[in-house]
Amino acid sequence: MPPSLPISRDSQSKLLHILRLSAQIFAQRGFQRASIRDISRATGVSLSGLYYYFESKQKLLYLIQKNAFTSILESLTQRLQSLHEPQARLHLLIQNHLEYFLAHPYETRVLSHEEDALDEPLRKEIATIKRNYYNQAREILEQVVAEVPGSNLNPRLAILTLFGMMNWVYQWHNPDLDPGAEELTNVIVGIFLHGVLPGAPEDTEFHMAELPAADS
Amino acid sequence: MPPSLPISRDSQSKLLHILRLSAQIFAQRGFQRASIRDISRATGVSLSGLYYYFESKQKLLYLIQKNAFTSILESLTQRLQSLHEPQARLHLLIQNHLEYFLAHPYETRVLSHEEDALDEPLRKEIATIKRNYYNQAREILEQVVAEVPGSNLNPRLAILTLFGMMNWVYQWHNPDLDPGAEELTNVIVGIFLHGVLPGAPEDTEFHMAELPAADS
Amino acid sequence: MPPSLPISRDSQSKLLHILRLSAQIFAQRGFQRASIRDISRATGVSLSGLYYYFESKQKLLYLIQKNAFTSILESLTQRLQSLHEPQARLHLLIQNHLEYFLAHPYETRVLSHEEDALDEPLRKEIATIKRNYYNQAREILEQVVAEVPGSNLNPRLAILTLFGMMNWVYQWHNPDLDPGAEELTNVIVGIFLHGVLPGAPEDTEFHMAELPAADS
Amino acid sequence: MPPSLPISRDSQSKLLHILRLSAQIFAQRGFQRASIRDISRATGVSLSGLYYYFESKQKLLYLIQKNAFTSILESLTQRLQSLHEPQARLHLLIQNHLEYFLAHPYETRVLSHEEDALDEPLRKEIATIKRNYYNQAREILEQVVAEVPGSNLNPRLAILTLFGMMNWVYQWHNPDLDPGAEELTNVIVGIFLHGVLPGAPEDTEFHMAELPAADS
DNA sequence: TATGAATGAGTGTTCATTCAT
DNA sequence: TATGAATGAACACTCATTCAT
Repeated sequence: MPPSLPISRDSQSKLLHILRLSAQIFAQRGFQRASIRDISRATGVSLSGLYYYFESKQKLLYLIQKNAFTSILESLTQRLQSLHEPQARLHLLIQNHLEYFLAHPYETRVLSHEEDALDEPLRKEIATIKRNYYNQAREILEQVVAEVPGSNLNPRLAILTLFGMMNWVYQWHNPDLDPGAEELTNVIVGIFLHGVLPGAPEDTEFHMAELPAADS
Repeated sequence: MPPSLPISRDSQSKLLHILRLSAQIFAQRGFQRASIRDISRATGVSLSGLYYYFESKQKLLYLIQKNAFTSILESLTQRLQSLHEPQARLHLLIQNHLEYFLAHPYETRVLSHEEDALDEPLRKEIATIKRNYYNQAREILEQVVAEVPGSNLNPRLAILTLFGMMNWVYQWHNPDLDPGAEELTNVIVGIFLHGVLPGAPEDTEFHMAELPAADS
Repeated sequence: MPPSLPISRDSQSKLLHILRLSAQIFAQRGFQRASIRDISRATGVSLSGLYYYFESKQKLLYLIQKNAFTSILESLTQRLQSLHEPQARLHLLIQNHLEYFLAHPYETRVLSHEEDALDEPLRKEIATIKRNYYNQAREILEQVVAEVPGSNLNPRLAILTLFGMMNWVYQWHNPDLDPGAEELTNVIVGIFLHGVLPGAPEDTEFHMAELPAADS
Repeated sequence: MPPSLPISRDSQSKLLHILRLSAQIFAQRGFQRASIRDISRATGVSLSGLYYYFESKQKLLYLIQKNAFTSILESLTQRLQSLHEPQARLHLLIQNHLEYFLAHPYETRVLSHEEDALDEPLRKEIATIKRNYYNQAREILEQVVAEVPGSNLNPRLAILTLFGMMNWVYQWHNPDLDPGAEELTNVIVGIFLHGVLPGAPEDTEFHMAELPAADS
């Protein structure tokens, strides 16, 4: 997390300040569209001065993404320590995720949207952290499902679907309109565990044959 | 002084060919990163020759997105005509969506990922079509929920969550590994309607107070 | 020699014009110091317009050097065809070299001075042509020496010394002051073959022991 | 307000260390290409720290060149004091030159290759030293020639040709392959005084009329 | 003596777009 | 319909140098 060169306390906190503003700019304009000049303007640091804090635009993006993921993972790990009940752990995973997302909307957008903007080898580094997170989530889910006798759930599809619900939030969440992390967590946990319909699922299943097919 | 959209049959089909290849390039490299030169290379049409078919890079993106949405909406509208049962209509919505997504992965990515790459006024035009689609989906959902007495579901959150599940698919779906549209539809419909757990939801609800809070 | 893209007669001759002016600028300011903007100014072609004719500054230097060498080598090969007497061939080699040097002082300076400014793999390509030329020169020299019975001359040292005499010319030759190619050739041929002293060499040799040594 | 040249013993020797490493870097990458950062890295001295030892990159180059020339000239002057025979003095000039060149290949390259990298007025200062050296060499040569009755040698051309032979050495000398200073001196003295051919020169002269002309 | 932090000027290069043909 | 030739604006990045400490 510290830049390759500087060590001082001031320098560190200035870097963090730059990362924060850069995340905002990348979120608003997109990584490719945003120019280092934009960041220079926003931070008040001269164009060349920025390069004292990061070696390249790519590396800047990398630092933002790594910082964000580390933040989420550390908080999750710490909070999970005291929880052992499977459903409680799943609830926490979702809540932790959404709390970060709603508290850091810019970093979130960069995380969710600019995954592919990184070139190798930085891309792989981030992918590794991500996979780590994904595996942890999947384990938690599998323990929830393990309690249900006779479930034939595909855990890969289930967890990716869950991530879809959560990660898409950055595309639509309006803080003036939509609920905060706590209530949003309850909604998503509710849908993920029990769906929007209560009661027996058996008689609501449809089969392709009954549906009209697309033309092409 | 070429027309904004060319008229001859040949010209039309060549435009479609260009749109297809452009979608692929935009999907693979991202809109900003991809250059018209990339498209020239891929299509074999000279750099300046391309401008006969579209007026600007923005307009090219617009054409791709509009074509894709139109395609999805037309197919949906047509297929819905013969279906009146609410849950069947919802199932069809999801299936129609996923069928297009898996059949046109490049266009899908451009649709989901390059929403904000358009500037006004083109952005607003696409947003209008999108809102149209969203409203239709929401109506279908509300009819499903209306059948359930005493549901306190927030339909905005529910439908956006559903779109999250579906739209995120382009980020992870691997045709060699993951099921096709039909089965995927069943999985998502299943989770959305009934969740990953069967049975009574009441006793599985958690409350924030029991969960550890994040540090910062 | 033609650029990768353009083919037309006009384009070709414009490229040659650019190469000529670029050689002058590289000669006067040095390759690294000279900027593409300098070349844009000198040629009247816009900064970006230049990149239609060459792909990079490196490639521009490469084109200049390759053109120059090709020119020298072609002229040499052609003129050597009708000459078979060894000394006459050596004389021609030197004259051909000097004629080009005095007629194209800018290209010459770029050739002699900017050898190492090229990066691989272009550097190697030029080196190959140069080695070709060097080998031809060495063969010619060896045939001259072969006629002398009992010569113990090191041909590598001899030919490199000869190239030293010739290639250094660009560092000092003043057209207002110094003789032209013909006379200069005679001088260099004279010194190289017979030295600045006439008569018997035997009694003028010195041995280290008689000379004072340097301090460090 | 550091002095233009530092005074302490330590400082002096550190400056010399910096000059040595800088010469190497300038030799290997070329003056313009080499950055002060390269020198900082090589010396371990911080970027700004270097500016205590020299005021600018130009001045650094100047110091290297001046040091080198002073070294050559001082050694030459001292060693010439005890020698009075003209040919012996010429031999010594060449040997002194080559000994320095082979012992200090980096400084040599900077001397021979980066002549024009200096801007005025530093350029003129070095040029003055150089002219000094050149004049001394020319005087020595003229005394050699004065002993030969009836010589019509152009001394300017002769001495510049000699410098060509010597100065070009840095372009090709390979310590693993080529002889050391002593033998190299003998070879160059031999060629310069007597040429590569022994015996009477009169009948080996060629005239332009007999040679084929170049095309353009 | 020495350095971390900063900067203005400049670099080579790319890009979407144009226009005469 | 199509293209070769051209351009202005912008971009990421590097550089020699400075200055407070």
